[in-house]
Amino acid sequence: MIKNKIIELLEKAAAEAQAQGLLPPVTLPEITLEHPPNERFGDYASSLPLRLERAVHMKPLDIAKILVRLLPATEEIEKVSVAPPGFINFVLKNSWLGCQVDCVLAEGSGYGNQELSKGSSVQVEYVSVNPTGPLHVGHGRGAILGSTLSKVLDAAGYAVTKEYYVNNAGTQMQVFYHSLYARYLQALGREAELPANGYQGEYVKEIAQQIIAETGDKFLRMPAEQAVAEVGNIGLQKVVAAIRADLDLMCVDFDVWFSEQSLFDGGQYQKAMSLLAERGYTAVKEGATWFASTALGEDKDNVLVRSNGAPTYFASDVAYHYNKFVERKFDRVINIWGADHQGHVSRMKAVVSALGIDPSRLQIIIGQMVSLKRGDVLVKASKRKGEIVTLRELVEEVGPDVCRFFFLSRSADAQMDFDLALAKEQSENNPVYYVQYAHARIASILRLAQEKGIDFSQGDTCLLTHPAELSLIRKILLLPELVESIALNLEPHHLPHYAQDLATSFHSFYKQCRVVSDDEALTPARLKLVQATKIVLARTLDLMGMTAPEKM
RNA sequence: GCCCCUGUAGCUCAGAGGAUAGAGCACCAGCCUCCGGAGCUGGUAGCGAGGGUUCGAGUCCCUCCAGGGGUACCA
Repeated sequence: MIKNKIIELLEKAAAEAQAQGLLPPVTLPEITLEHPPNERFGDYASSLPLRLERAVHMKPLDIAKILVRLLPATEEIEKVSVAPPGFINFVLKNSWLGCQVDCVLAEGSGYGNQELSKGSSVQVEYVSVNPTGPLHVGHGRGAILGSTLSKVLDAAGYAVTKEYYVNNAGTQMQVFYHSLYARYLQALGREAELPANGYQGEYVKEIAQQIIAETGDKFLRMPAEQAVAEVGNIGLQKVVAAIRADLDLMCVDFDVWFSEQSLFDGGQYQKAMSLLAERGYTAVKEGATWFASTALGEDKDNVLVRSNGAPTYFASDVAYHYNKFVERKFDRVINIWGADHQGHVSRMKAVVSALGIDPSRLQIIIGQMVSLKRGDVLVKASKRKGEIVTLRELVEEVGPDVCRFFFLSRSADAQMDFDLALAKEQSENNPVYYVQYAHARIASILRLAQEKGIDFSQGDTCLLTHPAELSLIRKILLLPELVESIALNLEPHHLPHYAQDLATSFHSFYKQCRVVSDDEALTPARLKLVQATKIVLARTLDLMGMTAPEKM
């Protein structure tokens, strides 16, 4: 990336200035580049002189002048200038910008890829909703976040494993199994009551009906305990399959569906607990086993194994993270959780530390609440009360592209209102269509060129000097930087904003610059730019998990 | 009470400690002899309040106000 090259040039200039005694030998800060707020300042700006001011006791403008003098001329940079109060501004050469179009065409659909990781592995765990019922709208947010982040990390060069943790072993599952069995009995005309806090949703009745349709009433003729387990197991399979199908609708997929139960069956739960105990982080109080997290600065200890001998879900999570870091040796683990798990963050990090793992290898993203509205009416989603606005319902109403774009547009930290009525109403007049329209328009231009038999492979991109052309190229050059920044900061919400910017630049270029014209030199050059834009737009949409339509 | 997140334009949201705070929607005024008008060009309007750190704060720290979430031997 040109950005990194400029940073290197600055680093060398600063080192050289120190070697020549023009700057005192202080430790240099990390050099960063910004995009200036106004294009008249150029393409990149460094505030290094301002940052050095205090350490070297010199005027920023003087520091800037010294550094600029030591910067060599390069093929990319047109001009380097000093601006008050102490910025160094870089302007890129038009000819270099033009030939970047050829670079994009050469890279094709791989454009934007980075090699940040040196082969390190990262696991992204997301959704991981208890398989006790269908996904609701709020789950969609985590799903889209995880799915998109995985794509970007992959593009940034990490070996990514996308994972869904199937909580199939806990208390909630038992409640679900008993709820399902009760519905099964009721459907067969038997007296039965839902357990306290049972799952009341209609879907439980539907699953019971399906089981009856498929296997008849055979579970009536076995002991209740066995019947609950067997009916429950069938229900579990069905719910997981339904969750999978719902996620599929939104193009959210996984490499691994990890079973919580396997942690117990495979002995990893025991290993993790033993390790914690060996390291002195467990304590027995009041008949229960606790994680002594106060020793690690937590507010309080947490129960691992209840006094009745049953492990808490927290204990499962300890084993799961032991599995992630120790057994599978992921270099980095990213968990995407809902706001209701916020309290779980610090103790999970404490556990990782207690297991002897650097807690910075565990990153947890909390997706804040999604409130549902229909018009002005707030919909309170509660799976157990059966009031669900399902994710499927939403996707079928507005489509996966609108859904993904909408969820992605807000940062994970911000709560969001999802107005179902508005989402549908806006689906014909919203940024999603604006961006996709740009792609379809490009496809249309390229079809026209093809119909006319124009071969633009030899187009001379040096001819691209119109401000609208250069502005579009500058936008195109931002994608690699975006991939890098999202991979480092885990903030994929910049993607939709970038997509809109890029589309705007393209539409503006299209208005100002006739592409297919009588000009036999300019036409192929512009067709190259159009083709490059198509590649970048399609890649951006692809990273967001959206379609890039040839026609609309 | 304690912990986490959030307060930016009428609305929905962006905003690498940097230069004159940006988009979309809405509203107003323009633009179709021409590659897709689902488009383009312009206009209106804003950092919850108060301190502090800094050469420089929407961004960091403190206090307050407002909204949401968490604070179980639930997950």
